[in-house]
Amino acid sequence: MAERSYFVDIILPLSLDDIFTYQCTADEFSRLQKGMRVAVQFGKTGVQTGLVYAKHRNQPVHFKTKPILEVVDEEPVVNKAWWNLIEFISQYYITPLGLSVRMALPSSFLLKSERYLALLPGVKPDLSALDDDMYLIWEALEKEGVLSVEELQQIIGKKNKALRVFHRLIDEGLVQVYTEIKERYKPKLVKYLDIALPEEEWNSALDSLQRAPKQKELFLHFLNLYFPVRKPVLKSELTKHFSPAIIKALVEKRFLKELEVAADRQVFEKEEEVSHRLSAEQEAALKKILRGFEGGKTVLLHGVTASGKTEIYSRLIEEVIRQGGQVLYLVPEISLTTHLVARLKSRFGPQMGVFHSKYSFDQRHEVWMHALHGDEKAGLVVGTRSAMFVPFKNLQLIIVDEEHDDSFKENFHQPHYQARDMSTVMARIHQARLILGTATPSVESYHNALTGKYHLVELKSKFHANKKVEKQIIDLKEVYKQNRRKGHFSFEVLDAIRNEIKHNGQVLVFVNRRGYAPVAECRTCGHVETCPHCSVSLTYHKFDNKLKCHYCGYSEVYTGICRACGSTDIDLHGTGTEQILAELKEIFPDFSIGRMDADTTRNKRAFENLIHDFDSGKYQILVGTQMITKGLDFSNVGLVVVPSADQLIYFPDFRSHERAFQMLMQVAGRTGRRNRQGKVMIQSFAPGHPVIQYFLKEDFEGFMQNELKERQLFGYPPYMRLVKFEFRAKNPQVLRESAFWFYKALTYYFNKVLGPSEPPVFKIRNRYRLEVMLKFPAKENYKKHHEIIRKLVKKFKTIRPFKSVQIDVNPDP
DNA sequence: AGCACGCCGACT
DNA sequence: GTCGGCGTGCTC
Repeated sequence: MAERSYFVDIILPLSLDDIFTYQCTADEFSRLQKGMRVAVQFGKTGVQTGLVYAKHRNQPVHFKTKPILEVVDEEPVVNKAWWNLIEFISQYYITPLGLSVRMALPSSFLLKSERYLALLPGVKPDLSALDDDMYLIWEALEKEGVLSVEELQQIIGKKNKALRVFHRLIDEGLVQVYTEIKERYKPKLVKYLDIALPEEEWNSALDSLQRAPKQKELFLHFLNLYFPVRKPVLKSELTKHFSPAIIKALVEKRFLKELEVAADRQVFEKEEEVSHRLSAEQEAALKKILRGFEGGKTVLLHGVTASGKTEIYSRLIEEVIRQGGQVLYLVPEISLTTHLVARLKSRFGPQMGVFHSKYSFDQRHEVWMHALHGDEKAGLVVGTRSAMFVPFKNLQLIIVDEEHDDSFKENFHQPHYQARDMSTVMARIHQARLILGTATPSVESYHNALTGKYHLVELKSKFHANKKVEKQIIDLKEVYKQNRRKGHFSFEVLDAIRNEIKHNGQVLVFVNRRGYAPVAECRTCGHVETCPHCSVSLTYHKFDNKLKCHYCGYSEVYTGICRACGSTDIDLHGTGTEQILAELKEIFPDFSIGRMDADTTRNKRAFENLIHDFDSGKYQILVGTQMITKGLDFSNVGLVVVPSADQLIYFPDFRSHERAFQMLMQVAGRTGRRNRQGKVMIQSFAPGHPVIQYFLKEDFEGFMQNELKERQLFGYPPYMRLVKFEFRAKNPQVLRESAFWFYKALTYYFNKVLGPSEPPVFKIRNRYRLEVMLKFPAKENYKKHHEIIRKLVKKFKTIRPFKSVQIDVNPDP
């Protein structure tokens, strides 16, 4: 009997370890290929989108199979290289394959299923026997005929109750249910007009229009556009001059016919040939890069800000595209893209696609399909970390720009992949070349360069030969002692700001936090207002006079009265962008000052507007968080101010020094671009701190040597590998037991296990958290270790009392 | 991950 | 008594 059946193994984009087997018909079986989507029923209800993993004829013995509902695709939506990458990521990051698929596959590929209720013909209930809710639904059904479950939920209100009503209606045989499966992706359709007559009839058609001069005019106009190319004419071209009624008349006479064609949403025009001459140093760097490639090595391009890295990348991209290959260009989250994308667009517009979380699903879908087909339009794909999942047909080059940036690491969901690290895997899979570029290499990458694993190429001078940036450290201890300050700013800094603006320059002020004040403390009793769901203090936001939690989004109106003792003497301390902005506005009432942080850049439009406004000089001062430090290319900034470098440096994380150093370097890179000398002013209570001193001396190598020594001493990457385990549960007792169980289990196999310990924020959204950290030498085979971890995690999940505990595995945190 | 099932407290 | 909260188990 097994010989008569056909089976497909599919991956569901869910947090499940298993692969699920469905049956299908012989016809479906012959059409199915790995990587196609199928619609299946999963569980009691609910349609899921599955990806075909394998097909075979082996009847499963332990369960009965369900038939697939539908084969969605005619061809696979992913390719072999994609599977290789996904499988690697699942193993390395110890994550179920289904979750990796879910992360990698744009949601536009997931089918939308909706359940509908419909009247059964001839069925009339005893209306008096219906309760209020059922009567309401029945009434709506009689009016509309059909009702989606979503609409039903809206009528009833409560979701839980709605589902009950829904089931009762079915059980009592009053209604029928059907499910509709829809694609989420909607192609953008553009209307065209085509000729509907053979050429020899054109003249007689024209003659027949003698009495309809407008129609005749239109027909002639159409033929003028059509004739030279013999291709359908954009309808919008004709509606410019003619009313839709006239077009309709000719369509009805069957002279013309209307057609709809799917069109791309992203259409970039090439603006100009902007291939610049390379400087001698750039030319030399390019040669060195190519030499590295020939040796089969990953290239680490260490080039100071404004040394012209983009120009070098462009040369490499050009070459690959000319050979018909594809390029993946990864950039950090948000900011870089605006200026960089504009530059690349003007050069590679028609061959370029942008894959970025702020672009619509439909746009990303189109870039995906172009890359899969190897279309010319996806010769270059620029995007954030998720762009690495685009299924390239012929990838030859990967560029990871600003490789040190932490936004390449997915910290929120499993798999917690690091796109920079995975790009090396991707390069191996595709046999592609890989270049990591940055002004401030990460400790890991620099270490790889020192040990010869990467091929290091350095660019030491700025492309525009301008003077060095002047760096000044202001000792806040002295400033406070002598009271030479106003608010958070020393007199020196305020003078410098005034001076910069007097000379028509612009100023950036870098603040580490958004909001007004992260702590609202009562001066009378010391009570600090905290979030009811998380273990953090609430941040005061002046704009809407609210106290907000930056972890769960909770907010409450700020009353100015202490909840504990009723005192009105509340101290708002700590510093956020809002407060710095308010201070500056008070000190410089005549200057225009903008703010850029997560609050003011909720959407892509707001972000781009802010950048545009600052670019065009609408603001003289811009106060912002991390965002403003990352690769933005403002040409008129003569001064950058960091009111407090201390929170950057003293952060409980083994990477805090590296990050602080990088951030200071990046901040310094934001100034002194054109022909003026730029200036950076940094205020700190610890001006002698090594991070600040290395920064002052611009001693990158010195900093790295020092940092590597510390990393080795304290057992951190790149010498040790870390795996962080986070446990979350509502019940702190169960949480403690489960984390301790896991800790014990780990110590059975490993000798460096730390914890369980409370993270700085130990409660988020009413869930308590504990961490366990595992360390093992980097030179040991991680594969074996990760396999052990995978088994332990699996075991952990089978332990009954730990059912309510979530475990999150994060390698290389 | 959803979603149904089933067991408990707080209300008409 | 019922409603609705949430813990538990299952999905080819």
